[in-house]
Amino acid sequence: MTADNGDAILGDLTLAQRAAVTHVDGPLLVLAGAGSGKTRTITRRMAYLAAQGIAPMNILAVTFTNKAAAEMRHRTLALLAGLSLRHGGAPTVSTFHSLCARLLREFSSAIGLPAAFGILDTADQLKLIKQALEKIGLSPENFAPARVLDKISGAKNRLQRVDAFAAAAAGYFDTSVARVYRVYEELLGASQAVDFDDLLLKTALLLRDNAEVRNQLQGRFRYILIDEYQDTNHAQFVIAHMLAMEHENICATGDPDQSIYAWRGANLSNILEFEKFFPRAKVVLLEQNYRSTKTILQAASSLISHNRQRKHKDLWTENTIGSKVIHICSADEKQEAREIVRRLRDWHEREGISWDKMAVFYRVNAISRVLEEALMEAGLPYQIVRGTEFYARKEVKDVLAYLKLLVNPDDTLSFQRVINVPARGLGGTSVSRLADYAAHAGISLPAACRRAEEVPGLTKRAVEAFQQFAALIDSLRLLAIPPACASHADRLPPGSPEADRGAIGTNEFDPLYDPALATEATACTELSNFSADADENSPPGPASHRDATDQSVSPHAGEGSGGSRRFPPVAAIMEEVIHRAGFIRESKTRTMDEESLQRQSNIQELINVATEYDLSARHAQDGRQNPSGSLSDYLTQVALVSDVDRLGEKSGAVTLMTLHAAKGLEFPVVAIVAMEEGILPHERAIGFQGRPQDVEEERRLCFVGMTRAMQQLILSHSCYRMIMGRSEGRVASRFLKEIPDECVVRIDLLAQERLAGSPGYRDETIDQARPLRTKPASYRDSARRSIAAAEPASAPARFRKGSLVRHQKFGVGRIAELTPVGEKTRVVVEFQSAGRRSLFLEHARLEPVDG
DNA sequence: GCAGCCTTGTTTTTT
DNA sequence: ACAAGGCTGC
Repeated sequence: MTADNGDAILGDLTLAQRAAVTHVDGPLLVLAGAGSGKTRTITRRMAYLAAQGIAPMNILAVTFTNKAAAEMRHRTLALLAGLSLRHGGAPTVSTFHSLCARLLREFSSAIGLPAAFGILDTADQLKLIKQALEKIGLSPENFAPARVLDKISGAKNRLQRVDAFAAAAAGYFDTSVARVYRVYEELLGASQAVDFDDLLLKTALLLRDNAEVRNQLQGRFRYILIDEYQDTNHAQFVIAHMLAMEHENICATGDPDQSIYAWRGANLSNILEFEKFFPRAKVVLLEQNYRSTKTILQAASSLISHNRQRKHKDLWTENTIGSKVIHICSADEKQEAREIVRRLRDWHEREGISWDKMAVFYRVNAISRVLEEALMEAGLPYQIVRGTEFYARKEVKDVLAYLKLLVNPDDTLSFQRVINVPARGLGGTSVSRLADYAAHAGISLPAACRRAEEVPGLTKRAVEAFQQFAALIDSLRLLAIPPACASHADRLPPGSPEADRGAIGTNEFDPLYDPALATEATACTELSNFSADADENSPPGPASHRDATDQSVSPHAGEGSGGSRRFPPVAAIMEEVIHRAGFIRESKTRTMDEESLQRQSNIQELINVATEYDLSARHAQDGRQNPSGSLSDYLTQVALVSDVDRLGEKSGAVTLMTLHAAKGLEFPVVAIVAMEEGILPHERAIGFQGRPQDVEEERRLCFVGMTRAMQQLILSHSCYRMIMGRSEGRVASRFLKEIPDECVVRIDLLAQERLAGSPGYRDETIDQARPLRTKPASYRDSARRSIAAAEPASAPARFRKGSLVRHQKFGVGRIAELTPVGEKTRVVVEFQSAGRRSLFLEHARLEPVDG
């Protein structure tokens, strides 16, 4: 390494960071506190390894989200380019799930998996569970599909397959789950599909049980970095260990205080006991925080110190003290949202802080609605991180189901989804007749569809409709996957008419990675014809894919570096599907209501995203990293997008997301709302079955949220909140009490309203956050005030179970329950007209009614 | 077979 | 409050 390179890589690093970066061989554990420059350390380390002469293509980095992977890849490549280290390929930077999907396609033949396997999302999984329950005659009432799925998912995370699970199952519920598990696996197999957990499980078992594959991959990935190690589950642990066991060049980075995924199988001992598994491990602690002000850091540190199951860690920073954490207490969720919005706007206007530097976090998605409404009302730009919701839209899933059916002819789930979408007169009766026939003949549902004329009991119309559908799919498939272009990833299964022409025999290697196969570009000429057709009939936006289409016959196409385009553009296929299947006709019906417009724009957006995919495949620099351009790869990518992946960085909008989604991000201004018992910490952690470690995870979640903030942090809670349509009295989160008073300025909007006598009262804290020594209007004070008319001292006596009371809004009712909650009293009132309400005696301003 | 109504559940968190 | 799925009547 030259001195220059050394400077560029190490120059501005701290000693601890430098120690992590320059540790080349042998296991390394980097315990990186929040905001301690972890990503920077990792990217520098990759550059450093390259500077030591290690080929980048022998480096594997695994992150938690695709977005993090993309960013890390980008930063690393930029570093390597700056150091003229771009030879030796690029490192593989990926999420566990994407990596596994890729490896499973590459080694599919080794484990008897069809190369074109589909990946189920959670909704699909639940459908399959329901089908399995029905098949064995268990009612979904007694066996909540979500709970069953949870069990199965947990088993898979522990690498427990059906037989092992069944053997270990004790009790009626678990033995029943075992039966469901078995049928569920059969259904998956019949659909040539895997679920999320299978990606990890099958890869882990492949690596564990197949020495040849393991050796090959150990040779390929000689240096391994795994980020967010505290959130890895057992399957991921096994994958990491199998890959690393020969060279032991494994670098795990993470922070036990930020472990927030135990509920989905993450195993904290993976990181806590790293040194047990790798006794030679070097451990580096990164404790200096570069992100947050002293105040924010102190608040967060105090909070997390309340966890008992914890290795002590001292975060410190050289940053300024900054302003106090603001704690807002408001009357209800509407006031809370308005107040947050008001403050955000204020910072924007006074300090010129751009919208995309602000974020609002919440524990559960349901909270986002009221915030959205307030932001919309105020006219502020915002983006909500709920990316999967787009792919969960009906119309989007419908179009994708067609595409899946093209790639995977046995995809029963997709077939069931679209057989009557758009409507072609094939309802439940006809489909179940088809299903009976399929079961009897031992073939898949789509396969049976081809032979509709043999199915007993079908009407002539139904037979024709099935046949037409089969013909439609076949012809679309021919366009989407021209036989001459068929690589194994998109290849048809044996038996279909096209398969024999284009197939290449069994494959030990994925041709996607094989430059020799990447030279067939010109074979796809029929595609250009096809695209020209599509253009003529195309609805708005026909230009979108023309560019990409040209690429298929351009001279660059066959250049063999893996960036070649051997496949028809996905966007073009999609447009053809939309057209030929009749989605267009459906939306052309005159009734242009809001909903159908929205659906149209969603479909357009889907096409746009596909176009981006086509372009990125075209610009691919490395065949192992980038999408190959195949439809199959596209569907894989779509199946594995996460919420945060769709987050726009320079969006110019306030970002709304869950606390879980916030991991790994940072914003100058952060607000965490709904900090109430039952929400944060969540009811599931403190309620009936909650365990102490669950509360600790909630506390870590809160800690993660707080440490995202760089300059300003707002925490808020409301005294009432609409929950599932009912207004409920709320108690401030215990976490608020775990933050030292001197870090916080409290703003009690209820007290202010009463003190100022007008709702428009404006407090000065908005620009001079100052600590309040005394609690400003404690709950008891405000309680007194609110029921002042009714003798403060003996007030509760006037409200007993059974007394009649009057409420300003709800009218007259009778008290059904009285329970003390902290300093307050919760009262449940059965109102004559407004129904049953839960209120706080101290806030509800109830008046006694005589008689 | 399908449209519209009514019931029901839904709220953790996500790859 | 809201969505999705089930049921009833055409």
